Amino acid sequence: MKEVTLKQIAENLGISITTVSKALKDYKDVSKATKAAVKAEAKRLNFTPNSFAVNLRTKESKTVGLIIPEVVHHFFSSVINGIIDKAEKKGYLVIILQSNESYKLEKKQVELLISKRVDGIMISMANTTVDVGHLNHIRDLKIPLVMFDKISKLVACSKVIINDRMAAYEATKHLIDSGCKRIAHFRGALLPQNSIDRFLGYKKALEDHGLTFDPALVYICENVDYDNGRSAALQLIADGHKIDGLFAITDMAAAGAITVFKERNINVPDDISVMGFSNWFLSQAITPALSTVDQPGYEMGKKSFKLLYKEMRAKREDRYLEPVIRVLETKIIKRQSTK
Amino acid sequence: MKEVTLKQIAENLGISITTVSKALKDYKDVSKATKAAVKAEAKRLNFTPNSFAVNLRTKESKTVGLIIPEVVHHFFSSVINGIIDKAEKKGYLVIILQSNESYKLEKKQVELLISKRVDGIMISMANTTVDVGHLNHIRDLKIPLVMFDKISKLVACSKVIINDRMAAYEATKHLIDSGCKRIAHFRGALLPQNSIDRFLGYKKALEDHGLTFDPALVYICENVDYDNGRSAALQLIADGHKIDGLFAITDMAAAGAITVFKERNINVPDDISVMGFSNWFLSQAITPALSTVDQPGYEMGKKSFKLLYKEMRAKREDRYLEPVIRVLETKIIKRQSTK
DNA sequence: CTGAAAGCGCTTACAG
DNA sequence: CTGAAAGCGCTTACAG
Repeated sequence: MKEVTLKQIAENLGISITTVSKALKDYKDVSKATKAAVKAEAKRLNFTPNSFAVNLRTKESKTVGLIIPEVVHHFFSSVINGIIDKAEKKGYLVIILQSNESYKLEKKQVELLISKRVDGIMISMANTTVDVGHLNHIRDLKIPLVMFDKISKLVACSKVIINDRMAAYEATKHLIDSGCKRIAHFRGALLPQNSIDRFLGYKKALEDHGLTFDPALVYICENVDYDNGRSAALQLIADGHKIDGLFAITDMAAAGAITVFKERNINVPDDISVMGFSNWFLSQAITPALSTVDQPGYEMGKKSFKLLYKEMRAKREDRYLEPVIRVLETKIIKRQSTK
Repeated sequence: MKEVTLKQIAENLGISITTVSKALKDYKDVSKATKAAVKAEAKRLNFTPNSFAVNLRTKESKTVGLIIPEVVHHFFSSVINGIIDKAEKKGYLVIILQSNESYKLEKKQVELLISKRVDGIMISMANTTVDVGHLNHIRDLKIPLVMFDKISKLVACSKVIINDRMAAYEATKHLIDSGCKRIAHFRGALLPQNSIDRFLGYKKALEDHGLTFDPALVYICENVDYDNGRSAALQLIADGHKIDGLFAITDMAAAGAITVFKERNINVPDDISVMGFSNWFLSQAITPALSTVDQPGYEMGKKSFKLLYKEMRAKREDRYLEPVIRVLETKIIKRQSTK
């Protein structure tokens, strides 16, 4: 089966390729009759323009690249969802790459997307990324770029984030308001900004409400997952700390802790209130249902693509666009794990 | 900043574009000296071939399309993970589209991918897809196609699946082996093949082990989610059925049921044993931890891309490849919700 | 070993 | 209103 081309249609109708091309794109300087004939023939032959040729001519591929640390992750898959929904509506396709939290891989993927000449790039940084030269390279090439969630202040581009510090502050305050006096924190690794910010929010909330911050009550959950939450909870108990509240950096870590508490006959929330972070579907399915902070992944994806779209349009029209930073709202979801 | 092209390099070195192109691709009929000079200059200028032009010439984009019903879904995001990992290793990028379980959208997306001229397409069908004309259209155009998980027998292409019927049979048998005599089933909608297959496996297991199949014990969970599981469990209780085992079509539905049982002081597994399906991370985080069937999503993704890759290579070499069907192993994961 | 030329399939400025 | 021509940036069969 031969591919149908403009040439094919032109020959069939005995007119020029130019006219066919113009007719299909509804140029005003083509007669109604010709347009009708061309369109009919195109339809008959089931013609679709060769996108490779179109790309080459227009220097656009209507394709954007997305780099995220992990695909199998409730928050990030929600972001993906928001991005591809929005992108499709605007006629864009999305290429997804996964850095697996590796700086090296992320850097390679950026170069790959550049060489593929995508129209724009969206990225959430790997935890291990410290140098941002590869991201500034994108900017140097004038390729539209938007960062979300895991961002760097050292890259001058538009960003979509939540206020981790404030959200963590509110989460901790929720525990304090419900009567907790001695609140532990399961934090993430030392490097990632959101791990730092959530920790700082926790600390600030204690201080603002007359509770003493005790570094001994802060445990590190390297991978912020269920097993980390379990281990940290076991350690907390082994260390003999008496607490009445726990703020965990993720719902998974909180779920791990709750399981341990139940095994040890520690009642949640009567003995210890537990707060998670993210509002994964997991949080409503465990017992007691987990109070948490809702992190709007889908919204973040949509917003990110929207900003990227604006930048791509500005580039096409040769306008300069000042980078903006959008901070999305989070909110406390009260369930049964807190009083 | 001007784009660097072959022409640029050729002019700088005072040789022809042809030679530059050949030198960069290590053609043997170019002198060592020339090659070295060209490569040095290309590196100096940070040259990357314009992929649009390369696509147009080679008629390949090194890009494949993936259509799935849902992105925010543990199983499917695992599949995505497997696919993009494998694809990247082979030098392919993956465009991801989400049909949202809509036949109309799925059809549109297929056409979109065709018009984008991706090198191959991978798809897991929407539940509402009954007509497969759009999929056969892909085959007609000789575009490599692989289906996985949600497949149709009416499309002659390679497929990667699990044996849903057998897996459900084993899950039900696990309940029977542990002493259950009266086992309910929360099934999915009536249409999707895997919903049918899991139901049939359940039924067969009962019959093979001398238990009578009672249609009254089968409840439908339209969206196979947590809330459906809750509702079905409430209905089951309201209907006054005395059961000692439950096999739910998904972990989420099982989790919903378990929550209801706990609320009603029905002990799991002492009063009712519960079996899920999929082995989402959720299943280890709830209490009691859920026994389930492990469904190898990552593996399925990897395998699917592998088959697609073979087909793409065969197409390039103008060979015909007989479609194959790979059935991946599932296994029972015993946790605390069964005896 | 090197290069002129054709061509992939489009788009668009320009002439008539 | 129509079309010849140039060109996007590459690849490759062919000639020398």
